[in-house]
Amino acid sequence: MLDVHRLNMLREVAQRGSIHAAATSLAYTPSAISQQLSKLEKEVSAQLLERTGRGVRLTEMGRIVVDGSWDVFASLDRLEATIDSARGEIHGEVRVGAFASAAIEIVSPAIVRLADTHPNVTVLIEQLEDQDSLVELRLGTLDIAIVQDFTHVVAQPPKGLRRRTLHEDPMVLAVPRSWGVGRVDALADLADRPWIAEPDANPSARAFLRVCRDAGFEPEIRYRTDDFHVMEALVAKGLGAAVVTVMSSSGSTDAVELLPMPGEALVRHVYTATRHVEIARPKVRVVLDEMHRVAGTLAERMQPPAV
Amino acid sequence: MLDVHRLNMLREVAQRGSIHAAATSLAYTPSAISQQLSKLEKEVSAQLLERTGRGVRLTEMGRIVVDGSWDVFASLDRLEATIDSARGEIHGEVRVGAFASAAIEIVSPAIVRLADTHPNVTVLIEQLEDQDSLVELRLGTLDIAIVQDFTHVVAQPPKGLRRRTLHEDPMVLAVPRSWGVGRVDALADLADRPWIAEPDANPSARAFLRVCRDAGFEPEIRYRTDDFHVMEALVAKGLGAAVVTVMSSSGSTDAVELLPMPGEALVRHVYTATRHVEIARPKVRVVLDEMHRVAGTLAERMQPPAV
DNA sequence: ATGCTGTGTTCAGTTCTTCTGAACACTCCT
DNA sequence: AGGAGTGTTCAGAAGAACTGAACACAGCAT
Repeated sequence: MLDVHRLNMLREVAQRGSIHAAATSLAYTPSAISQQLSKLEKEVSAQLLERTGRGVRLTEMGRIVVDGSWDVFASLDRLEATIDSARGEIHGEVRVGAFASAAIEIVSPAIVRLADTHPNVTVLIEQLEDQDSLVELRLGTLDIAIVQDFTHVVAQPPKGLRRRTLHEDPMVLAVPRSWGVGRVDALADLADRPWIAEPDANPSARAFLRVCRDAGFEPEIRYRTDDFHVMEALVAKGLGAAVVTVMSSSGSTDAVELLPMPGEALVRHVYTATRHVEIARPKVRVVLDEMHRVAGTLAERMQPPAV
Repeated sequence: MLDVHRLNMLREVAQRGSIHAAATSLAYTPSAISQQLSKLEKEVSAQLLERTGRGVRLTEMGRIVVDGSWDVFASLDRLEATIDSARGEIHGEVRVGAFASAAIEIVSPAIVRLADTHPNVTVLIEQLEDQDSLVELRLGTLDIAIVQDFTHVVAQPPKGLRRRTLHEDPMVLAVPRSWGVGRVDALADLADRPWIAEPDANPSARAFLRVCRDAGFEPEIRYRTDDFHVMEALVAKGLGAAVVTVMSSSGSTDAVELLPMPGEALVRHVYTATRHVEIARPKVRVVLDEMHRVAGTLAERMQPPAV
């Protein structure tokens, strides 16, 4: 019978692309992984990895084995979920991956409420950007991922995962009141203005660039930060305009004017993702439900600016 | 993540009914099983077995775990099958469980032919009676089981297994020619005669008893043997009549008269059983096909006696 | 009752597997 | 050419699993 532990190692290598990465993720040395995988190759009597310059690549057979092993892990997952829900008492660790603002606005409040309702459930937050947390989710390192997705950025539907919308977050223009813009009919009206944006790797920055290009200009991005509070402060100082979400804009200063986005609405979809079976696991379900409840109150508190 | 090896131990205990039996089957000491299972109980944080006099019994939770673990083993099986068929070359061990006469008449000839066509496939025969070999099949100790089933003995359909008919073997009366019976219109005509039968545990013996009772008498069984050749010799000596299959009757002596069964036909269904996925595994498929080919020639060679 | 045979458990000690750490080989990039 | 990044190999250390003997207990015989 194939060794499941070794299959897991292979899967990690396949997902993360290198033995080193798999090793650090599993808290082993690369040496251990390498040795176990060559044992797996003996079990299968076929080569699974081949060296390719700096790094390794799955062979045809390697891919077959990894593809087939998802089922194995899924059924193990299912079994654990069954056991969990049969045991009745709800306790244990739930690992949640979230991007920065979701961790603050959604996960933290949920944890506070859970401390009362389910004191035996502990939540571990891991701050990760979107696609990363989906990988972790699939590998079982996370139980829940909070992911964002912009209307203009196509995201492949997560295979083998279940998603549930947390929040639809319209994006708005944050303009220094000192500019005295008043209203914006077309984004191109601000083409010559300086902008403040997130780092390019960030999905919201990519979505921003996209709308600007659709509007026919390349924004001059003068400052970059991934902290929304900093961004807001920069706008308040009149250093540039920014596209922000309603959720992230504190609205604490008058120096910033929030205006609706002209043209096609740009919306940030925030949703939770879990492996298929995980919703059957009480401790996961409890955390998930609590986060969705928090998201519900968020939607009420935050209204987009009137037109 | 649950340890699959330990799950397998639990499954063995569940199927075989005792830790001792599981241990011998897995080639461990009971001590090893006991220790591993208590670790599994810690993993699950619930009791899985409870002592009951001499022996153990699954708890409610134990049953849940075992039930859920079938899926895990099935997906592992499927993975192995995929790997096997991807590797191309057909080789390895195939473990076949068969009852005595099937081992002789079907498995052995198949092995002979396979030695030519697929020299790298080795077949291991294990002689087992019906229900036993189905258990082994489910547990993965066997790859193929040859099982018999009599029209009068209800066998529950094997869950999770795939069956394929090898041979329909009509049963006939073997009567000493010295009795000068000629023909038998009703089984009850032989009610006062002595009988030779297999041991009671044997399914064919149970089927035999059944037809006699249906015919309105309790047969006086004077000799018991599970060797058909011995049985035939006893009949030849005039010591009793017997109900035998066409396949097992050698027809080598004139002292035995073979007569069709009066009344409702009694047929021995012989079929192969495999786990669902196993047919996808080339080495298993090859052996299976060869046995069915042999069974086909058997049917031609052996004709039931004319009426 | 009393031993006997069958169960399963516990504990200490051995055995085997797996992991680490250092040395090496190699590729890519500067 | 050197440096930083890969993955591999080997010896030895750490850890997990298994054995064997002693024990506990139930059922069944005498």
